[in-house]
Amino acid sequence: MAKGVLTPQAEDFPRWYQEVVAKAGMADNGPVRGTMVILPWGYAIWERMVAEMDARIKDAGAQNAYVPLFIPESYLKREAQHVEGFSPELAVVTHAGGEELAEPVVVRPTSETVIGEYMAKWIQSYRDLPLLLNQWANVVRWELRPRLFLRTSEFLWQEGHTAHATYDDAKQYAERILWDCYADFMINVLALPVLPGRKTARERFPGAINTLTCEGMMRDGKALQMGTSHELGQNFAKAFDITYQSSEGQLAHAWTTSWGTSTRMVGGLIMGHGDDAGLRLPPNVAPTQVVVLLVKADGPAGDAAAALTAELKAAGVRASLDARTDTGFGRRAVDWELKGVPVPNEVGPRDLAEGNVTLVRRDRDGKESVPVASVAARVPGLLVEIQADLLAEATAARDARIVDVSSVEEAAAAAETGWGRINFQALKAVDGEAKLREKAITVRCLRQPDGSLPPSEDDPDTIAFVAKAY
RNA sequence: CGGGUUGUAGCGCAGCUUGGUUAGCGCGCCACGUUCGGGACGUGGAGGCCGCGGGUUCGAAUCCCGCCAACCCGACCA
Repeated sequence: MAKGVLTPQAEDFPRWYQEVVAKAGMADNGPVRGTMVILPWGYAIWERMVAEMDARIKDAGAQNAYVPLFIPESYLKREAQHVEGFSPELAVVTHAGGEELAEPVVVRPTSETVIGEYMAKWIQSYRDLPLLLNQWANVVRWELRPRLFLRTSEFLWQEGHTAHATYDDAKQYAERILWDCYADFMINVLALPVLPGRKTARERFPGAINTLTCEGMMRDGKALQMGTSHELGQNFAKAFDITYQSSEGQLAHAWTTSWGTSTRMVGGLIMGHGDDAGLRLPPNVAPTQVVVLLVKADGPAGDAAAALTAELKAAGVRASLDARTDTGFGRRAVDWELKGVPVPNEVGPRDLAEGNVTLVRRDRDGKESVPVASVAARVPGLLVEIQADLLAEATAARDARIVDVSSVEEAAAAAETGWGRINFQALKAVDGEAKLREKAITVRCLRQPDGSLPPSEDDPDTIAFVAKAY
């Protein structure tokens, strides 16, 4: 491990984070406050996320589509809670084509309203339902305190929008997205042990009747909302007149949902797994799983490294070759370490003389010398091990920071270092949600003791997880 | 909007209290050489309207006035 590359301390965790982002070559601040420039490595990670998430979304039956970046201001105003929730953070375009616009347009903060307008056109009959759409796009929310990846004024995301004939169908679909797309992706691809749960009424998406969330714990104990799935009830259907004729001939409003995950997940990945030497990427999301590091080009080493890279690729491993021997080996090793590639594979003349190469694990100390001929057979299993170990490590870290509490005071204390777990009715009885909020502590999600989703906020057994959040 | 802090090279900083030739340092960058299985070393270079505007002065990075911007802590939030 390189020494003194980064010197993180618990109290300046955000600084450590910024430094990792910069040194790993992931992103820069944009020219406008709160925007960001995503560099190739950061974007490669995002692309991996997109590929994995998109596959899950399609498995859930949704199709990709695209609607406009600009939304007439009047659309936003049709749903009272929605406009109230988003007004403070809208970027509004008042001039275009050299003239003042008759009606200002807003740069979308999210697309429920435009999509609602079009769903109303596209849906006539119950046979048109469910309508399951998704779009990959960028959106703008003029947040007060931006932070690279975690909360930027402009961010990339996917937003799903669906319309259903019944309450039950919409509810089930929102839950399906939460579990089968979001939780599955975050746990099995990102190796982040998020807690899926239900938001309290005060934490809901503006215009939703229920918001489901995946909450991740960062290594400083703070929470990060990594994805949400909303039941919108008939609120948007009524505001945009999304109606259909049932098989009995009755006209009825549809039930809609919306759900999204963003580049924030890249931030969550960094803060969930990063260590003192930079990123640690779980193999399933690593753009490069194995980097074949040519130590020096002496003798047959160069050819061996190239051949090994090809062999790994043929074995289905995302492998790349680093043969830049004009740059010092140490420098390159540290560079890949910062980028978090799970398995650096060192190929040099010394090992090669004995027929070996060295496999390194980024997630923990330890190198193993492996015969060249068996590398391609060894690596896939190693990647599976690393994926599992990172999840296990993050899960243990998460659980170690969750404390059972029974009062507002204890909950506040728990939120200093991690999350508090408290019976929600007990918290409600003393107006605890409002009291905690004064200390910047929020109820991150509600869950049943068995980990399932609470049918409402009122079940006596419902557990609230409280924490500070990014 | 409230509270705190900072603007000097690509990045990170010193210098300012007590004005004074050519504004320094580390990292990074370029050249050459020695190195190079874990950010190596030496020598030599390139790179600055010292945030902006005004003032005081023989002379301002430094003192005075005004402005702007960014960051941190809160309210907001994927």
